[in-house]
Amino acid sequence: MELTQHYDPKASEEKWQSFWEEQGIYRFNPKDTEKEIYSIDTPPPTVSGKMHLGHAFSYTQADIIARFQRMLGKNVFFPFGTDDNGIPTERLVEQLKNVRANRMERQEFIALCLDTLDNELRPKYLQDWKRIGMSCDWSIVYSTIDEHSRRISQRSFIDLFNKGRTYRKQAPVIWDPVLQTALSQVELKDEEKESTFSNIAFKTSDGEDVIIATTRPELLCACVAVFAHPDDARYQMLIGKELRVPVYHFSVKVLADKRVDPDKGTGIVMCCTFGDQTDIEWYKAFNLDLKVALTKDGRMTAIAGKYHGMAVNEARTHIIADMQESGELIKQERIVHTVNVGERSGAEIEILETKQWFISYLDLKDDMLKWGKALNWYPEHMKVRYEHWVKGLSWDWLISRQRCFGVPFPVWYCKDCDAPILAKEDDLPVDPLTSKPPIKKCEACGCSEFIPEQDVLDTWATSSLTPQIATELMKGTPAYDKLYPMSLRPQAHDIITFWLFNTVVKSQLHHGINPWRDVVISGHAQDPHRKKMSKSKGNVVEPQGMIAEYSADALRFWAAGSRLGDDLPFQEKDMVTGKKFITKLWNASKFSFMHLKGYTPEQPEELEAIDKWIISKANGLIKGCTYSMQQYEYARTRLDVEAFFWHLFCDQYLEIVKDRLYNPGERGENAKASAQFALFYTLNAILKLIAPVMPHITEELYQAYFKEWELAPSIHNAAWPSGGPQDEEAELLGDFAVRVVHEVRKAKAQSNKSMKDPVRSLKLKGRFAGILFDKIKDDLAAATKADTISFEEIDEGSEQQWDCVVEV
RNA sequence: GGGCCCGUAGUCUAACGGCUAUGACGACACCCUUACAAGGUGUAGGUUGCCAGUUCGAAUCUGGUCGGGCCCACCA
Repeated sequence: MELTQHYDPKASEEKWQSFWEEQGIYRFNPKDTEKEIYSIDTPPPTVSGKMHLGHAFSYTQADIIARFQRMLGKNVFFPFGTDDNGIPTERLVEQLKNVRANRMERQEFIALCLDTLDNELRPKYLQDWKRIGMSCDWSIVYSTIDEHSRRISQRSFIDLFNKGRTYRKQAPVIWDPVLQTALSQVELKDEEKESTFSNIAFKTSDGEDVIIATTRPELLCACVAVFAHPDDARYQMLIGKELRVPVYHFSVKVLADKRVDPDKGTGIVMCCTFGDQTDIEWYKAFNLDLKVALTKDGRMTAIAGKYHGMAVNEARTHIIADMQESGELIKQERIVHTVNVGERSGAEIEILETKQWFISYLDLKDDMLKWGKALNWYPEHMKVRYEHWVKGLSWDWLISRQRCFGVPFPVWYCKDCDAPILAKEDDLPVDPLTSKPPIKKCEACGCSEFIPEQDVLDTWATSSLTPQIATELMKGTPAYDKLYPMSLRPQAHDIITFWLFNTVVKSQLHHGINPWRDVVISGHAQDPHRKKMSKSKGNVVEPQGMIAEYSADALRFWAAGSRLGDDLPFQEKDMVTGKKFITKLWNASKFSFMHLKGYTPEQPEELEAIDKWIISKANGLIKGCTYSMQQYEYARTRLDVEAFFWHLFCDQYLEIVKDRLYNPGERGENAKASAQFALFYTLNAILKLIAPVMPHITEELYQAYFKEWELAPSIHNAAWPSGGPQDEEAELLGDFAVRVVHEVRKAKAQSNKSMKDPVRSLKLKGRFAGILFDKIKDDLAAATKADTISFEEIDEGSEQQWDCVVEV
């Protein structure tokens, strides 16, 4: 088939995307138990409306691997999921629909979230992923809020409960007063905020002032102790004594602890339950009292006296004014400090003691390290991040959230004795708010009234189960038993410490094995100046626009340019590089197909030396690319194919062989047939090697010509090239020819001549026999337009390797 | 403050401790060559962030330092 003058990427890409889906090119075959299965657990992206460039970068890399494994003949299990439960989705729906979850009926809000996801967000979102050419099996999709995921998530909770790994306890936790829920550390972010350091006077029993600096004077009512460093000479005499708290005039003890930094503030600090995380540590270590200063929505409680009911900031302003008046405020200083805020609400977090569910796992650190070692990390060094995280773990995993859009806890409590009653596995998924517990009477106390759990599970409690969620979609099929553990987890390096880690922990706790065999960690897409892309900086690039302008293949070509785990700055000019590569592929194929018209691919008895040369080079390329792809080094493959195709194949080989293809009358039919074979073999290999990176253009070219001989319905189901032996003699002769052509081109360029101008004479020397030179002589003459060519063999003893004298 | 990674022509990038440090974009000159001017050929452009050290030999190994990224800790 002849190719048109120009390639239209937009039309072509959309055409093949529909083709792939209609023909089921990427279908996993659950009935096939013969072929090796390759299963991929991509972390489902959070539904946020649009795919961003970081997604395009990281998921393209995963897709390249999937396509390579498929071409190796494996049965590739590559489902697609979306992470759409929990706080992020609640916030998104609140914004889109201009509603507030806590001002609506709970069931009504849940219904609104589900409806918005199903009918607006998810379908549009999935479209973006299809548009970059993800080769997922789009008939195997899941959402972390669908019934299937809810069942698995609740089953996980019940299993961990039965294994004694979950517990419910009243404990100080990180609290978001705006969202009114407990949060975990990973849901926080740092923010620089202006604040005031207030130096306030506590009094000793002798009436002396002890000045303590604080940014949170409104918490004075919850002060339970004062701490000083045991070695701090200034305060040593105070240790063990009592101090009177300003405003409230109750007394607290001065205690010694090394956590105090003598250089900060006045070097002596008040402990309130709770102002910050250190307060929790002191509370636990010194068995201090609990004084609750704040309500769940961030207002002062009754112990705050005249400030009762005020919001934190309001109370702070008032108490500072009051202390100023009473003389208890000594000094004020404006400072800028970093505070933790909720990542979704932006609210400054508080610490409140509330009843929450936890998973206990701190006793498993040694095992966690073993589990991490058992994974194959690509690149290897990413394992270190996992290990450091494990070694630094100091809190159990808080899994309850006081929100409504999430997977419900499958739990009720006995009204009398508070004993938890769990749902039966067969009944899952359940919502305790709308269904009844599986028993009539509490086994412990006989009570027959039950209170449903209102909380929902942390979103990570569900997203850490994606290997189970994905593979169990295949339950009941012959392939099911071979899917777990999965072959590969591809993801970026920022989520090693929670998503990857949590998933390993869950798989180990449930099944005693790791969830995957290999872990491939990609880097981040950065802005042109290597800075992080963020909405607030205004440096975000939208992949949709790039695809529209330069094509998905061009974007993928860019994404394949980073070494494993490395960050890659995005520059629009790199889109041009990909686009040009596509054009070059199109044109070289156009040329090749033209000369392959009517050709039946079969190896001629004797190949021309130059043809042997390009085939040998192609075999070297295939060998190298196969190795690098097996090591997940797709960038290496991209680079090698790019260089081979453009320089060796187009600039050298095609130019040299042109004459034989155009003029079989003069050069002989055999010489043409030899070139045709090499052309067929090499271009076919090039297209296949780059197909994982650029699936659309390669499909277009495959369908236009190679399909007739390869038979596979798509290049993406065709066999990865197996290559063949390399030919030392052919490489020697071909490399020599290329060097000579280069010298001739240089001579012509320097005398401002056209490349088609004739060369008067060409005097060559080389370290091989003249009989070998004869094998490339005609091709050299044609490529250089040389009238006469002479060749002389260089003696063994000479230093000289080769020589070329050109007369233009 | 801690951990891991990265730093190579104006920009992006390659390089088992060993040839004159690779290729692309951009620049310049030439060439409309029956696939491609979105092309070809050639030229210029480098103290491989900086400072030490190991080595016959360092972009590559070691230590330090500066800059960037991610994660963590601290944030009275």
